[in-house]
Amino acid sequence: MRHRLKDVAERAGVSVKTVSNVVNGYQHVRPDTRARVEQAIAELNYRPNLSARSLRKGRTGVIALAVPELDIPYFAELARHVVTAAAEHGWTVLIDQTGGGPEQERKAARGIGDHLIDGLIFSPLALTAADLAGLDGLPMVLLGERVDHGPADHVMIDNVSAARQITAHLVGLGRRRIAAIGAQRTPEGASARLRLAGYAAALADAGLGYDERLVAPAAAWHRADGAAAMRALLDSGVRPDAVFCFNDTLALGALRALHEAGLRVPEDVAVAGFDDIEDGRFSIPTLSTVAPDKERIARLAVDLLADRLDADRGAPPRELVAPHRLALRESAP
Amino acid sequence: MRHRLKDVAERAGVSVKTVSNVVNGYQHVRPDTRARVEQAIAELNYRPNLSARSLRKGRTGVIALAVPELDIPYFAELARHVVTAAAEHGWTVLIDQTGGGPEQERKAARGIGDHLIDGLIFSPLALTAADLAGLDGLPMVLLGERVDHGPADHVMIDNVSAARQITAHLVGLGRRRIAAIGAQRTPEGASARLRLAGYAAALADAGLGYDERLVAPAAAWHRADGAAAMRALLDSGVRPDAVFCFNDTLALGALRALHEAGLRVPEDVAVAGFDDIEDGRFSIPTLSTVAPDKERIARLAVDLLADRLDADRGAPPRELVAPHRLALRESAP
DNA sequence: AACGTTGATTACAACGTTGTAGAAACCTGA
DNA sequence: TCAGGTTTCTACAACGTTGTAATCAACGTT
Repeated sequence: MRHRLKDVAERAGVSVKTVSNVVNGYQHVRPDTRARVEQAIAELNYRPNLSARSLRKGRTGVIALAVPELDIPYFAELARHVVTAAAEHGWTVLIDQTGGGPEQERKAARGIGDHLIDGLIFSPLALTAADLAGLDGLPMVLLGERVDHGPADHVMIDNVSAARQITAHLVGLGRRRIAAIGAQRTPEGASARLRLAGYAAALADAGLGYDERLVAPAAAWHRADGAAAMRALLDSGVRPDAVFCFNDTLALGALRALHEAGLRVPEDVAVAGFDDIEDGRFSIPTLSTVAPDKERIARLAVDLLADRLDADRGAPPRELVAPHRLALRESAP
Repeated sequence: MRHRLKDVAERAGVSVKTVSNVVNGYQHVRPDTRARVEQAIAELNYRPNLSARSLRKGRTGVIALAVPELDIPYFAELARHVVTAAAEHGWTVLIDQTGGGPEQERKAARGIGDHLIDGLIFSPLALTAADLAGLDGLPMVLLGERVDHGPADHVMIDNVSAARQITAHLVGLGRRRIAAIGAQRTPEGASARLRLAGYAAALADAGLGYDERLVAPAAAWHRADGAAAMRALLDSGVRPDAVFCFNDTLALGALRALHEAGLRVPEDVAVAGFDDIEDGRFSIPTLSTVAPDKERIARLAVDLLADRLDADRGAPPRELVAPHRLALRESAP
């Protein structure tokens, strides 16, 4: 049996509002009244109805984090940091796995948002700026690169410069035939485009030509896609001496394919990834990668959202860039 | 600006209830009226307020999945299956990462539950049956082993027999000094206890003695813990020729530690895990493991919850066992 | 003794939605 | 034309909570 304020009030012999005042920590309640009410609350195991409270107050104390896929470890790790940062604001975080499809993402940005949650931290894959422009209501912070100069606050890292740096590192190891894995032509592939641009820029910096045949596409960025792309590269006869994979799961797949082909990493082929997921610190060999500051990303996003909620609803959207660094390990030391 | 039924009603020149009827697909609405209302809805970009609807109807169409940690890939993979299975019931799933602490888990089972969601699929780590007994309100399905014969529906796998089978497989490979990694003495370690029991049973079946020194504890079940435990085993001078790790991330850590110690897998030491996460299909070497049928687990849990919600609230709790199989790969072929 | 001040409590309305019950409009067939 | 039935629509109340404003008691001050 669920109890209501009314039940507690009757049991304590006070008005409904007094119980509400006790529940909400209102100052002017006599100690003995407070005690009576608190006892009644305990006896009935009363807990407030969040729907009703939300209807009345317009706030639930719950925010959502919407990500495409939780089994891409980057998002899982990011989720942990968001949960931690949000806890400092007294928020509960619910995570919405969208799957990355446009329809589901639209639903995430709307459906869930309809007053069940106060705000949304959203990492979209398929949604365009136009899609998002239609969603006035819900305070939102965007993560990632998809929607540049969209209508909402935005936290990102400098993908181009990060990709350029890690590619330059491969060049610095003396590699000359550097492949890239993870290119995407679809509009969803904003990160892919930026990372490819950084890769190309680094090659140009080094006076190395851009060879179309060294660039392997990958529809999704899972391990299997990385392994398949690596195999395709090897089969095609181009002989890379290094590979820059656009995320770490691709790179782990590539490591596996190289292993199966009997090639040594890093002696024959150096491998670098992007994301710095935990797997890469234990893989064989361990993985060199770009390490975005996930904790900072999460904190910036949560703080932006807090700002939006507390104060300046109408303020112009802000774009913040979180730092990154290179984490150099065995696969490209 | 957020609009309400009232705004739509005024614009379409009908009553509030008629708009509500259109929104809810009520049959007896004249086509032209319906069209007028739908146009008004579109023009105002109206979307219903879920809090209000929930307050009125007692249902939100949202369920939650509460898990200890998303960056343990097992839970991330499970989450994907739960999201898929729930979609067939028209439910949205929000994921609550509890962190595994008793206070946070209690909050997950209550706080979120307070009418924002219709039901909960809960994988507790720290909560006892007594804790859960106090939570009458929310329909709940439990996953995992922690609370046996608790007050709620329960989906699990047969941990003892699974551990026994995979250990027996190691025995079948001719291994005689089989270590175990992941033992826990705390009350939270229910899975650990069951898997250890299965391990011991398999040793007994084979006439092998149970050697305390071959059993390594691990506080958490992350890669780092597995690597540390493996190093401790090697340092202690016991020379295992096989290791059964109580989950796959432990096993991946162990693989790494063995690699660093210059030992070959499986030639010198065979390694087996538990969970069948995607990493294990791409690690070097690939990982032999127990593969619980995650899809089935998710589906059973969702269906149990659906039953609970639709019909027999008061029915006695049910316990269902999902199947598992062995996935044999390079690390213990 | 009358007064204002402060503290403690309460009645009422409202948040946006939908179920109930009933009114209004529309048909059908005599 | 009208009775009788069916379809379409609406008024009202209620879900559980909290903000507002009002009431009441207790107090110290003139």
